[in-house]
Amino acid sequence: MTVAGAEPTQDAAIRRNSGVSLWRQISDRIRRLETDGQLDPDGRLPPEFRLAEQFGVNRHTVRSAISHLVQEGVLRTEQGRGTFFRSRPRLAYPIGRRTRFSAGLEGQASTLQMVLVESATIRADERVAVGLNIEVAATVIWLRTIGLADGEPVSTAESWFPADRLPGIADAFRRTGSVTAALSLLGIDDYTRRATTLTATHASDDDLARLKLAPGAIVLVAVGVNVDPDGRPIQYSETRFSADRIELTIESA
Amino acid sequence: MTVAGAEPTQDAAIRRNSGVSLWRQISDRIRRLETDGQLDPDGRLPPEFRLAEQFGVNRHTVRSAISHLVQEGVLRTEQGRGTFFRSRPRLAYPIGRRTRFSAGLEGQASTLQMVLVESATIRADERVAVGLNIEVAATVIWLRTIGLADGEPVSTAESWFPADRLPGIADAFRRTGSVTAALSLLGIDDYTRRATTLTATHASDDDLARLKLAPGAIVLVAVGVNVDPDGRPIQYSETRFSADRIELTIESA
DNA sequence: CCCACTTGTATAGTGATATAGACAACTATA
DNA sequence: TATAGTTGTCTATATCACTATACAAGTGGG
Repeated sequence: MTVAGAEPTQDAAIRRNSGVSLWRQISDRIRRLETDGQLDPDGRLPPEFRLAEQFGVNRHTVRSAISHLVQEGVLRTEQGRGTFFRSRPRLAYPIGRRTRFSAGLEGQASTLQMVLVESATIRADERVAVGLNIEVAATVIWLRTIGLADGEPVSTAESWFPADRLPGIADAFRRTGSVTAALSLLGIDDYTRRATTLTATHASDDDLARLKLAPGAIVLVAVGVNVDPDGRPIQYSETRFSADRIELTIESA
Repeated sequence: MTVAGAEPTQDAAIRRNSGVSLWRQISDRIRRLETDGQLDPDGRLPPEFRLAEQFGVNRHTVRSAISHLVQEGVLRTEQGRGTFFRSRPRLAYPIGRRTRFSAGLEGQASTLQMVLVESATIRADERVAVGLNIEVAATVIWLRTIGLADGEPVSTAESWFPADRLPGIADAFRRTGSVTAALSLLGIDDYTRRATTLTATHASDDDLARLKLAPGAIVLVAVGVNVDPDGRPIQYSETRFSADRIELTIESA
């Protein structure tokens, strides 16, 4: 018999036929174990049969929950040894006057890569026009890129470049895989970041797909303008980082 | 192509194979319509076929979501007319010096009822001992009751009575269906509420079952002590109200 | 090497979830 | 009294979610 009072938010039990599948409920509970710190120092999960009896379900149901978390990159299994949390220390992405993807993350991952997913020539909406200091509806080149560290997506960005000044930016990027190199090809050897605004939000469906995130994940959104040495805007961009994998560091120099 | 910026928290689309069944996602969305105020003044839902195409699912799936909400008492369907939100104005439960279930709700529901679910003779823990001003581990009589208005559960309470003074309280309650009447049987013709503390919390699993609530519902928790005319505590109680169905009014007289 | 412990795979059965189409039953209104 | 618009019921099919049982395969330690 329970005679407890206003009890502390006790973990709700697994609920059957609630419209939420058991594997999903268990998966959510396991994911929370990591942050709750009720874990061995080696990040090892209890064996499947034990989790199964703990949650009162079949071992296969636990396996289903685990395999989804493996898919998401939260867990890693080793046959014969156990299941472990992937300890993925966040990459530190410096934001400052010289914000560059590869240079910023250098040394923190063995391979860094920027891929162009999509590009188009479009007309500037007001936001972009203000950022680039051009007329609304002026022609701009739009790129969508994804940044990969060790082959895993960590950021996705949209960039807008003034078309009159940098008509070949998409091709140059495609050839070089880098904004810095592409701009260099087009005669701009240096550029600096003028302003950056940071926000955080829940991942959109697009984010989930592009960054391979789990529903409910958080993304950091950095909106900024790069300018050439003369101070003329050459790139307006919105970059969305997986908050699980990246932390932003502000260089206040 | 989307060129929108940091978009306002857009309603996530219905997600398939997410571990959350479609009917559950739709059911949650419909439930939110009421509070979001995007509803006809008559509280009528769009027809099923329209909801189905809106959510991109089969009509039967919408029907499943709706039937769950009907089960919960959120919706009401009328064949040939439509589906409507049940407007259930909250009952006003007065809390003050003379807090009594039936008298307090009189006139707000056609039938009022208090049923004893469970009782036991146990030892007072510290909380109860302090409330009743007795020794820790002294014998007390514990009752769990449920309050029904129009046959629907609106509150569930645990009460503790000092066993030495009121040994027959459980039987008396069982016979009369009222604390007031039970106490009267045992020679206590009047009592008053000395103190009440109010909190709110998410419904526990017990609450969900006993009050027939939907997961995530809120309960109001009132903890109080009743004393006899001489000021001696005779009842310590914790009452949990469904916040959907009850509002508490404080009499400050 | 053997043994205990772990994850991985296979097979089979049951109930919940979702789709599809057709038609019945009821309501309001022209 | 038709008719359009609505909810209710029925049948059929497919897939997902969960259980049950058994055994294979890898790991680590006595």
